Amino acid sequence: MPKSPHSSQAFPRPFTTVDVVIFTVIDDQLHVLLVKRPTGEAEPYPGMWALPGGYVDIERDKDLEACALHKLQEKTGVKSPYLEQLGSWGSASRDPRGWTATHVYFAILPHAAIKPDPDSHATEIGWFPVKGDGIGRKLAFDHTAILETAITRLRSKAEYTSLPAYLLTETFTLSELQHVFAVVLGRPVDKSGFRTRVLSAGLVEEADGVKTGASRPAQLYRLKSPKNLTFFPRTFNPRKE
Amino acid sequence: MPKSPHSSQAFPRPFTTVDVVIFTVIDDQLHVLLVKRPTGEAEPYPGMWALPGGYVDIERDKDLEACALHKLQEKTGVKSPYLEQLGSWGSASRDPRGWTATHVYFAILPHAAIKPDPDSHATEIGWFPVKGDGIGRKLAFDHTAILETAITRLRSKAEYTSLPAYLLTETFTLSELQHVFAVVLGRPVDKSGFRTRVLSAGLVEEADGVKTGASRPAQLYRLKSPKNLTFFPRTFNPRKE
DNA sequence: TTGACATAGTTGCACATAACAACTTAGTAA
DNA sequence: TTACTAAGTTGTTATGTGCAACTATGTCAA
Repeated sequence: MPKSPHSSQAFPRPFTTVDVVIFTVIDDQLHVLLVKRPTGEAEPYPGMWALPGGYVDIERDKDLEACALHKLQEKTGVKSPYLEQLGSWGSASRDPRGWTATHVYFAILPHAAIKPDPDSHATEIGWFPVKGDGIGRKLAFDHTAILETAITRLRSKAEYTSLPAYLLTETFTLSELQHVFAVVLGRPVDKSGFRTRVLSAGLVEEADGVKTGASRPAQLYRLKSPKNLTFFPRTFNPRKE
Repeated sequence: MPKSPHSSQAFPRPFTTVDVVIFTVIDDQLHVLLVKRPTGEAEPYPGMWALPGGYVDIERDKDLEACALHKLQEKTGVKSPYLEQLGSWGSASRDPRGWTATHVYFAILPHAAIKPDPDSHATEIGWFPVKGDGIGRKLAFDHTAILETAITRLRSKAEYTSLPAYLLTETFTLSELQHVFAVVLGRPVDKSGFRTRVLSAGLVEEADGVKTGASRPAQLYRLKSPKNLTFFPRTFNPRKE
């Protein structure tokens, strides 16, 4: 916290920004949203893809999370996704314009919910499939490393929390839930074990109705506590490598 | 990241600070280091206890972690402790002097290693025992909440990583290791289970020598990879509550 | 109407590991 | 030499997961 004898205004401050890593599942694959950097003269990393974000507006944003939510809504139209702080990155070298610190959030949401704000199509946006620990492309600033951290965090939390459930709409079948876990984890998940763990962890409760298709109808479920993550007591790992 | 048409200097920036939550074990109890706020006229929260920290100095600090290390060394004299980013807190209201964002780190270190820098005794410092999820005292700024988050994170990581090992000096006995785990977790830890887990996780390796006392001498061990946390495959929980 | 198909959902066994408790070992000190 | 203390080991039990085979219940085409 601020030291005493300084007049707070006295010395130069870093720039403060917020970036958001936005994940969704499209066509059975994890995707992340990126925006194209402008190509102006004084712009750093012109034309490169970057995480959506920008300066904190101390007039508009009452706190960091509000700022992240604003940026998220701008790009996706979604107002209340799962949003969690990922960390912060700050250094003299990460932006050629000077010392900056960025506060990074990550959000995950169902693809069906996305409707980008038509007013804010100034910048080009794109969804990129996640392969391995990145997207196989160098991003602007230190965003390659930030994205890698986000992917690691997402995968890691999928091992022991209900996180991937936020990739689905309000009601879903257990098979759909199992499927998004498998997509995020990047490996198959055993049906029987998954069901018993999910049910005994109290992660979901039955919803009215079933989902019909070309086979046996499936019971619909919803998250029991949609506001918070639910934790599993143990992880599910394949027995042999 | 910075948006395009703005000249970066154009609009007002938040203050940027770094705070550090420093944990150690003294007398079989977890303690946290706090500093007393100055009592000047224009000072916020005069005389209250707060986490050590201060403004980022963009001349001196090449990045956020360097800034945190500097503040840590100032208060404890320790140069390379276990240091991890906890998160960031930023809002218009957390400091009466204006919009600030703080990047918070947490460090844990052996009590024996602490020798506060004699040059920087300007501010009064104190070690406070952690009881439950705090220290039973209201802190300056939003530091009460930040400390609570740090304690939760520390406890949580003690369930499945080698984190508490950094409370000990380089070599230690398995009983000492078990003891710091029990102190951090706030509950007894089974001896036999602890030993097999620690050894099979490859957390430690034998060091030369034994620790003698009034009973059977104990083998000394050291961390196998002191630079990184080691993860346990599972948690250790008591069977019945 | 019926039988093939597909996916939902269940059951049962094998195996690994953790919790618990009782035990043995190896030193000190009176 | 014996009591004491803490280190370190062993064995038993309970639990839960991985795996695989099985049953249930719908659609759809012949």
